[in-house]
Amino acid sequence: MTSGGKSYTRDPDGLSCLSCQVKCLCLTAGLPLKEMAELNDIVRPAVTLDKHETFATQGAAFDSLYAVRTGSLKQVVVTGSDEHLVTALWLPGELIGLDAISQKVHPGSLVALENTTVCEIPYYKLDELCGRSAEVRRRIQCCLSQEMHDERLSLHLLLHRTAEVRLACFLMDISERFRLRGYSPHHFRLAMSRRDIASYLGLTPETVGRMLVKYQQENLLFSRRCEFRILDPERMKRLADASGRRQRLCS
Amino acid sequence: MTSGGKSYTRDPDGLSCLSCQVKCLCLTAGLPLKEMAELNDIVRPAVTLDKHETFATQGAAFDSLYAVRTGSLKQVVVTGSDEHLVTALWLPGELIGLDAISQKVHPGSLVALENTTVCEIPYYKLDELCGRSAEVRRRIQCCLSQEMHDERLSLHLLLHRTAEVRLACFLMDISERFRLRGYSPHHFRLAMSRRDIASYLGLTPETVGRMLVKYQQENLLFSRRCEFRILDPERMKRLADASGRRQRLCS
DNA sequence: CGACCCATTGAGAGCATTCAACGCGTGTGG
DNA sequence: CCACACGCGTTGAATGCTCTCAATGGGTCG
Repeated sequence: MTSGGKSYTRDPDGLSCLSCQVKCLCLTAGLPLKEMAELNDIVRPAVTLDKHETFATQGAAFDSLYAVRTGSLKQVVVTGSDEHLVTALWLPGELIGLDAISQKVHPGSLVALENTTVCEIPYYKLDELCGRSAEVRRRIQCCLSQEMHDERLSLHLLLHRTAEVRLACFLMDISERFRLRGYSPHHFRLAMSRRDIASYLGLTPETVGRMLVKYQQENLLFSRRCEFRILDPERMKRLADASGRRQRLCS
Repeated sequence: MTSGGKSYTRDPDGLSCLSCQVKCLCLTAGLPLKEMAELNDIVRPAVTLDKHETFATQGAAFDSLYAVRTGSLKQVVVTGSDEHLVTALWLPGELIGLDAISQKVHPGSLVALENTTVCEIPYYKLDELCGRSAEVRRRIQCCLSQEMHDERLSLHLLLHRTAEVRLACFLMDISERFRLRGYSPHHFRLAMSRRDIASYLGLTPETVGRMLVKYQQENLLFSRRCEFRILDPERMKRLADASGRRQRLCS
């Protein structure tokens, strides 16, 4: 299945960016009304995806960015040795495809974790708009720079962390992202399987399960299937912010 | 020490981009002559840094990108719990500061690993040039996108790897980067301490040392202090490309 | 020459993986 | 409508990798 081979269901009414719930977080964030309107003109009507639907295959040509309107998606990269790695997770208001601009090819498959809608932003039109608007140009560069920074820091941190702390970091990250989107930070649905979470964190599904049980025993967290409830946010945050493996002294 | 508090030695002759050894890799790569000349006009004369000199402190205001002309640098991030993390490494022709654009602040300290020269590219001038030149605009976006992609993939891979494979991945990455720069890919100097390498890879210096000894015993690599010599590139590459921990079956 | 940092080596402990087995829920086909 | 297969999640036991801690030697800089 290639990205051009299928026509997706599109929202006929094409809800505008101006009325979008997540406009404050999306590409439109902080833009003046004029630029927001121009951006709105180039955004195509939202695409509807079913749970588990792949809408861009690894290696497929890149020609659009996508903004998540509702639902969530993961990026899956298949390595040379046939490993399946989950390398990214997107929630409403987040921008998909920034890592494909350089090579003009999607570095991984994009898979909906649940029923999901995404707005398509044709890249050549966005680039043209960048030429006309310094605001939009800066906004794009900020998105790119911010995401690079966040990933660099959090992944380098994870490399030094035990499974217990890794998972806590992950959950607090998700929690914060939900909070920013106006959802409850302490009670959310995360449509990732244990296997997906494990792959994303560089652990095994068994270890992820065991850690969730441990949190439960310590009254830190309640989890069942996709439902997560952070019972003690303070202690959970302390756990996530705790330094490296064991209690090594700082040099 | 703040970034504005010290005046650095600058190359008075200000070698131009046009004659630079690494122009094919730097920001200038692939640009038409006209754009390269315009870029050259905004680049300030190269700054000379001594070994171990810090030339931007974590939290310092960001107002310029830097391109490495000769030498190498690391980024060091101090976390809330006083850990020192090495989160990036730059070689000649690479661009420093892309992760600071969004927040207008350097997320980590920039430290020269050896005697080093860097070209300063004032960001506000570059941004202005982006408005005038679609070529430069795309070039910057490509740098940002490529770096995000590379880090996302390689760090997620590292999360799943044993120390032995992690270090092999790192060395092959460095090797490839030297090769692209016209240096020997099999015999290079890497001015990072064992501690720096360990921090970068999420390991301990002891483990890094033990793995280097192991490579040595297997006639894969010779290393002494900063000198690295890859004796069996083929096997080293196979080791780096080997899948996750142990020989787990692919699902 | 001495202090200090870095690199190396050894021993022991701890943590995450591997492998195996089981229960559960879902979706499919009879 | 039910039986069944399948994938997912859970639990247990054992292996082994990497960390921690400690001690030593070598290099560098004052």
